[in-house]
Amino acid sequence: MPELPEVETIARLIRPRLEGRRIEGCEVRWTRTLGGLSRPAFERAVVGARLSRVWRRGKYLVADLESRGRSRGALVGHLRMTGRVHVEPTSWDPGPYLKVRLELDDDTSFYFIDVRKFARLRFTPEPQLLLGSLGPEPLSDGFTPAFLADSLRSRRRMLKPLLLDQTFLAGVGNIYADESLFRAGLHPLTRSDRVGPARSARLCAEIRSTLQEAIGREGSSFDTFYRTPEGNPGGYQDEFKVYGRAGKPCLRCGGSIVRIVVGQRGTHLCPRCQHR
DNA sequence: ATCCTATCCTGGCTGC
DNA sequence: TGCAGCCAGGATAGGA
Repeated sequence: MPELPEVETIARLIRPRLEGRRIEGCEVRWTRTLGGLSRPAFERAVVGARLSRVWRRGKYLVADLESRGRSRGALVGHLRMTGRVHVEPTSWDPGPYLKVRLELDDDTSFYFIDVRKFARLRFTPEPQLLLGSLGPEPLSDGFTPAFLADSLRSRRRMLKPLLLDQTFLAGVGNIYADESLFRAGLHPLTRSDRVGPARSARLCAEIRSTLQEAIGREGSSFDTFYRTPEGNPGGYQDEFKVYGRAGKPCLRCGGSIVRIVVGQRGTHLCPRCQHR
């Protein structure tokens, strides 16, 4: 499931292939991927535009569009669970799950692929409309121990659902929430307002280092879905301490990792290392 | 304010 | 071996 490290990896790899390119045409095979816009409206909005900058915000992949040096809005993609992105020659066969293809001016195409049809590739005249409600970037300078301590204290929610709430913190999903909580020694059911400054600081540091290390390994390919735009799996799944390890021994204490359900999400933890 | 449930989808797994 | 049925999972909306 593409979370911040996977989307960051994708952005870094496709950036040099997309920035500066002009969109010459588009092919839409599944309209709902466009998130409400009709095919003709989408085509009118993007064809002829230049991709000026490719970046990431939370789990969103963003490409700013320009026409004659003037901003023309942006493409905002979200891969949800099974979305994939490729930039390949226009002759490339994307397989049966292609949803949208953007033809570029150098005989390559941007391929937006998705098995489960949940992923979205939207055009918006103003990306802030879609990104404005997102919480802070965990890897930004503003995400400090003091900031996280204040944020946790101002809420009264369980840590796990709170970390998954994109308006609280942008980019953390199920895998990195579980891994960060384990590394911080915090139980997923702990109420946020009961986490003091010292444990907040630890959580802040562990979220950041977990995400950084995962980016260093080009993300995690736990299931068969996530691949980089080069088609390679990530490597961080080899570093998982709890995610997907139910029934296996805790690498720290030797106790058994358990899986519980919190807010409808599978949640993995070591009950001995993560106290309430 | 927070929680819970349903919705969207389909490959892959489980169990018979 | 075949097949029906269940499940995961991010975001969002609506109800409690």
